[in-house]
Amino acid sequence: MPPPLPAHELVYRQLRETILFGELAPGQPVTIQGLTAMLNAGMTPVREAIRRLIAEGALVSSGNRRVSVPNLSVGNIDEIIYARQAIETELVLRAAQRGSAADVEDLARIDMRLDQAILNGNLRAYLEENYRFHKTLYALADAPILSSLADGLWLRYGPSLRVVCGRLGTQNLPDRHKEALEALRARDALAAAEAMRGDVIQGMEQVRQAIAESDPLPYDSIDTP
Amino acid sequence: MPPPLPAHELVYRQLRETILFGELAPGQPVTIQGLTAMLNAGMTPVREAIRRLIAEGALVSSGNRRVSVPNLSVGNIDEIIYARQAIETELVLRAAQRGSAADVEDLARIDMRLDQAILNGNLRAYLEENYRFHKTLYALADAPILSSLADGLWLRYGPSLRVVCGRLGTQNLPDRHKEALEALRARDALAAAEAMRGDVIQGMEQVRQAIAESDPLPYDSIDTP
DNA sequence: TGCTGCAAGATTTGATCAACTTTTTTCCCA
DNA sequence: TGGGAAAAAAGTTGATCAAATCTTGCAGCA
Repeated sequence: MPPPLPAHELVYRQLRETILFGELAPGQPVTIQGLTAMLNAGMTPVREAIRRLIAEGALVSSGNRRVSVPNLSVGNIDEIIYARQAIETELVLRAAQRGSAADVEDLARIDMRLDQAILNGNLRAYLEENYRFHKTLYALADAPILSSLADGLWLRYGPSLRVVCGRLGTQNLPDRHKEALEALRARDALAAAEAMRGDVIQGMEQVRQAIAESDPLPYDSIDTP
Repeated sequence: MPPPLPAHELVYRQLRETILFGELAPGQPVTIQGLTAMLNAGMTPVREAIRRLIAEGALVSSGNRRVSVPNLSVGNIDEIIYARQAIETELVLRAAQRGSAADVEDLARIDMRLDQAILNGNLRAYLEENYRFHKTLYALADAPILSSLADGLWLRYGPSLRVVCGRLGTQNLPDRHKEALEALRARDALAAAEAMRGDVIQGMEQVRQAIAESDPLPYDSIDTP
């Protein structure tokens, strides 16, 4: 039997997924007692999971002792666009140099499931497969620190991404995965990196626009570091 | 009276500083019970602080339930060089566009204290003022997410930096702060950004070299994300 | 008489602690 | 050297304390 994971780890993973795929809306409060009931766990593991997610920027602590899902401002999105664009292109560059043909076909399979989710209008599946596509690609880069940075950013904009997709519908979310896959097959690292830069910017620009429209001055955006 | 900080926050800050300024060497184990005794705090606050620092990459959990200060590999350093160079130049660019003349003089004062620490051969003061210089500069950028990324990276290489400085002596650690300050005074954002890019790369290159010499294949480098 | 605002109490939630359980490591003895 | 017991450390629980929010009721005023 594989070693059983500690409760705090399980709680963390569940809560993380819940946030990542937008099960919790931006601005929504997160309480310890609420989670102990929802996941029927003790409060110590729940506390630790929440602290961990606060440290990763997935949750914010609102001064008094309230914790909630952050409402990103347009400025926050601009920061994320810059950081993703810088980090993820580097990850793709490395992945392209190291990944095997079999790895690329794994990616292609994930992208097929992604297209299927779009056709079915299955938002949750779309978000999951899109995340898996990027995550798998970055795992090939063999760069744990850069990968964890990219992962942390995903956690920050996940809830907003869900809101945007929910509004626009999965049909209207173009990506440049096919282009990246072609470049990977041709072992053209630079082209793959540029395709993903485009993918990242294109996707985030939609989030940016949706936030700019909906809420010019969000009430609890992140401000103090 | 200012609102008293919760114990877990105090423990976190103390432990963070301890790691940041290399009071704990890379590879050194960190135990809950050890910290409860050292900081005479309860174990719940200590546990939370440790989890938080693990989430930030300042500590690593070694599968079983050991926690220690990470031993960075040369590859890890390369990742950090790339990320710092990308993120911190952007922060300086923004800081240069927003900072006032008074802000620049604050920075100059910190840099003077830094020079003083070098002359005195005071390693701890050197590390603190160097950190304060960068941190103050980035605070001017008004970019909470990018700042937190830069801060998190600092936490990762802090222990290694201490080792390098201890080996080389503070005298032999050139920086390009003066050049950056001149550019800031001239309100030349691009020049300031390039000066700091040089500063970052120069500093990290020394860390990289020291690690390459001392330990070609460190035993507990970070590998799984 | 009815409505507004404030304040005290009730309730919910977070923070901490100490005891208990489980897991891992150490070390002793065959 | 290897197995197992003892010790140490991590993980978990539930209780207790403290703080913040919500509710309720009363007084004052129109």
